[in-house]
Amino acid sequence: MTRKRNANRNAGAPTLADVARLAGMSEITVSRVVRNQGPIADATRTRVLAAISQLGYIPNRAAGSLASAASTLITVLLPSLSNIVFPDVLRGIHTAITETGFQSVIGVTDYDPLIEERILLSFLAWQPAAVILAGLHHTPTARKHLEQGRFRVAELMDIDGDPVDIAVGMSHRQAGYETGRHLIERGYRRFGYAGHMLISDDRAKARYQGLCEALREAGLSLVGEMRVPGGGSTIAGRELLEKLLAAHTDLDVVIFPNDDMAMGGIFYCIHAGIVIKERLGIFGFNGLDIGQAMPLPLSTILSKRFLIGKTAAEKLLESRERPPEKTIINTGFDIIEGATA
Amino acid sequence: MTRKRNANRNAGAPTLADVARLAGMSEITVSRVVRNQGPIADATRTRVLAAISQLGYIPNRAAGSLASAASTLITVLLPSLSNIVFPDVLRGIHTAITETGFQSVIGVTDYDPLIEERILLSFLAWQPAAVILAGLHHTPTARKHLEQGRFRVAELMDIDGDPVDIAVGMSHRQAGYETGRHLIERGYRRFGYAGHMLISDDRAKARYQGLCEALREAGLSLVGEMRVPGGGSTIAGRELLEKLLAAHTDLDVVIFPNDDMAMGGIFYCIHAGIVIKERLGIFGFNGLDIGQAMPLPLSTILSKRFLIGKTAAEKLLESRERPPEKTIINTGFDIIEGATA
DNA sequence: GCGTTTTATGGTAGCGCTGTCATTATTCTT
DNA sequence: AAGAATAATGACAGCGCTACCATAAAACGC
Repeated sequence: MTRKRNANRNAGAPTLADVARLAGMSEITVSRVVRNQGPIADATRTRVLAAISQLGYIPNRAAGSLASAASTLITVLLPSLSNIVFPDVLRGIHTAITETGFQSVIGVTDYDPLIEERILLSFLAWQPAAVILAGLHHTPTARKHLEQGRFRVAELMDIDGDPVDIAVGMSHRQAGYETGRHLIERGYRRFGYAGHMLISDDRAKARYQGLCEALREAGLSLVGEMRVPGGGSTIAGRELLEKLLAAHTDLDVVIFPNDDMAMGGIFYCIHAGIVIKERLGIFGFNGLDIGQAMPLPLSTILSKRFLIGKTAAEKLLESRERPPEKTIINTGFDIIEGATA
Repeated sequence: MTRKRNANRNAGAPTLADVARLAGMSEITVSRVVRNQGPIADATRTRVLAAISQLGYIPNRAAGSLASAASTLITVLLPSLSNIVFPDVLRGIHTAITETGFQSVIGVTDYDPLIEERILLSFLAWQPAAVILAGLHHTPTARKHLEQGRFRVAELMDIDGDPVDIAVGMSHRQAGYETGRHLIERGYRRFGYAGHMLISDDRAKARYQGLCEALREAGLSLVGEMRVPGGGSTIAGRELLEKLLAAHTDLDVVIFPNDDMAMGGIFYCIHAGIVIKERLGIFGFNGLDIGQAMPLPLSTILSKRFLIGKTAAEKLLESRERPPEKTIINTGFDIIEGATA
C-alpha cells in the first residue's frame, strides 16, 4: 500500500527521514536545524546542512503545519487591486516579511464584507500566523472568527473604531475635516464633491463626512455633489467634473475622493480652459507620485500606504501571542499644498 | 500526552471526526462531501452539510495537503508591486481563480533571479498546484525545479523563448520593433531613448532591442540615450527628458520604457513650452488609463496585463497534469495612436 | 433471474513533520 | 569533588486528513 501511495507523490522527494539517515542523526535533530530551534552543536548543524543540500531537501510545510498547528502564512485581504493604494500596502507588508520566512496569501474582497467573510473562512483552513485586512468593519461572523482565532490580526487604513488586535492607519474623518478647514482658510466657499458609489468604501465615506462637518462648522455646505457608478477612475473624474460644473456653474473648488479622479478633473479644466486654482480649486486624496509630477502639482493629502503595510506587518510579527491590550498606531497624513487649490 | 498536545491547539476546533460523529457517517464520507468528490446520496450530503454548519467546521488544509500531497495554493512570483503592471496581472489571476477554491501565495522578486529562486524553493514546500512567474528567464536551479515539479507552470508577459509548460504574453521585441516602424512612418528621424537601469527587466530590454532593429533597418540609429538609476517613475521621466534634451537638442522623438516615465516627459514639455508631437514626439509603453485621460492622450502600446493574468490562470486550471506539449498564448498588443507622437 | 455493472459507503494505514518527555554528556558552582 | 544546572540529542506518538481497497446495495442487461 505504501508503495502505491508513493506512486502519486513527488517521486522520491527527500524527507526529513532521508536527511537524518544521510547525516547519521535523528529526525528531530534535523528538524531543529531546519527550524533553527533549540541547542544544536556546530558540528551537527554543519553535517545536517550538508546532507540537506546534497539531497536538495525541501521541508514539507503542510506536514509541519499539521504537526505544530501553526503555519508561516499570513492572510492578506484587500478590498481591491485596481486602486493603487492596496498594492502599495501589500508592498509594505512584503518589505516587512521578506526575510522572516513568512509568506502572504492574498484575497480580494471587492469591498464586500460578505466576500471578505467567505475568503477569511477559507483561508483560516491554513491556520495562518496572522490575518491582515482593511478597515474595522466586518461581518459578525468574520469578527467572531477574528476574535477567537489563535492568530494575530491587523486591521489597516482606518483607526476610527475598535480593533480586534492591532489597527494601523489614519483617521479618515479627520483627513476630510482638515481638507475642509484647509480650503476654507484659502478662501474657498462654494464647495463641490465629485465622488464614486463604492458605498462600502468606508474610508471615502468618512472623509466625506469629515469634510461636511468642517463646512457645517463654518456655516457652509456642499453646493453641488455628484457620483459616478463604480470605483472612480481618471476618465470618470474627468467626465464627472464636466457634468458637475454644468449643473453648478458657481463652484469655486471641487474635492475628489482620490487622486486618480482629481487628475481627471485637472485634465478637464485644461481641456475646457478653466484656470485651475484661481477659477476652480481641485483637491484629491492619496498623494500619488504622478500627481506631484504634473506641471501643477496636485493639492492633496498624502496617505502613508506603504508605511501602513510595513508597520502593521512588523508589529504583527513581534509576538506570536495576542497581547492583552489592543494597539492602535496612527501613521497620520500630510496635507500637500500643491498648486491646484 | 494527547491532552497536553491539544492544549496548544485551536481549542476544540471541530474536526472531520466530530462532523462524522454528529452526522452519523464515516469520516471519509464527510471528506467526500466537503471536497465534492465521488458519489454521495442527496440525503447524506444534506445531513453532513447540516452537521458542518452546526459545528462551524473549517477543514484543515494542512492535513488535507499532507494526505493528498497536493494543495490548493497557487504560487505567484512577481518582479515588483510598484510597477502597476503587476497588480494588474495579479488582478487577472484573481479574477480567474476567485470561484475555484484556489488561493494565491505572493512573492516579490525585485527583478532578481536569485531572489526568485529562493522564494520559489520556499514556496514549493507547500506543494502548490501551480506556479506563476514572470518571464522565461530563471536560474538553472529554479528552472530545474519548475521542470521536475508535479505542478503546472505559467510564465507570463513574454513569449520570446522556450517555456516550461505554458507561456502567456506578447513579443516585446516585436512591440519595440513596431514602435520604431510606427514612428518612422510618421516621419520621425532623430530618435532618443529615455530609459531606466533595471538590467533584469528583460522585457524593457527586448523592446529596446526591437526598436534599435527597426531603426537599423531604416538606416537610422538612436541619436541620444540616457538612463536613470532604479526603476523609473514619472518624476524620473520628467527629469531625464530635461537632461536628454540638454545633451541632444535636435531630437524629434523620445521613446520611454513605460507610460509613467513618458508622462513625466510630457509634463516636462508642458513645463518647458515644447510643443508635443510637432516639435517632439513622446512614446510610452503599457497603455495606462491615466495616460489616455490626459488632454493629449499618450501615444503608446497597450499591453494586456489583466488578460495575461486571467488567461494564464484559466489555462493553468484546465488540467492538473502537465500536458505533453507546451502552450504559448500570444495575447498581442495594440498600438495606441494617441496625440503625442 | 442471474451475472454484471454502477452507486454509495466504510475501514485502515499512513502522509511528513513536531511536541512532549527522557536521557546522556558537559560545564558550572561553591 | 559532589551536586546542580545546562547543552545536546533521541524515541515515539499523533496532528487531521485522504488514498486505497473492500463491501454492500441498487440498477441493469438480455
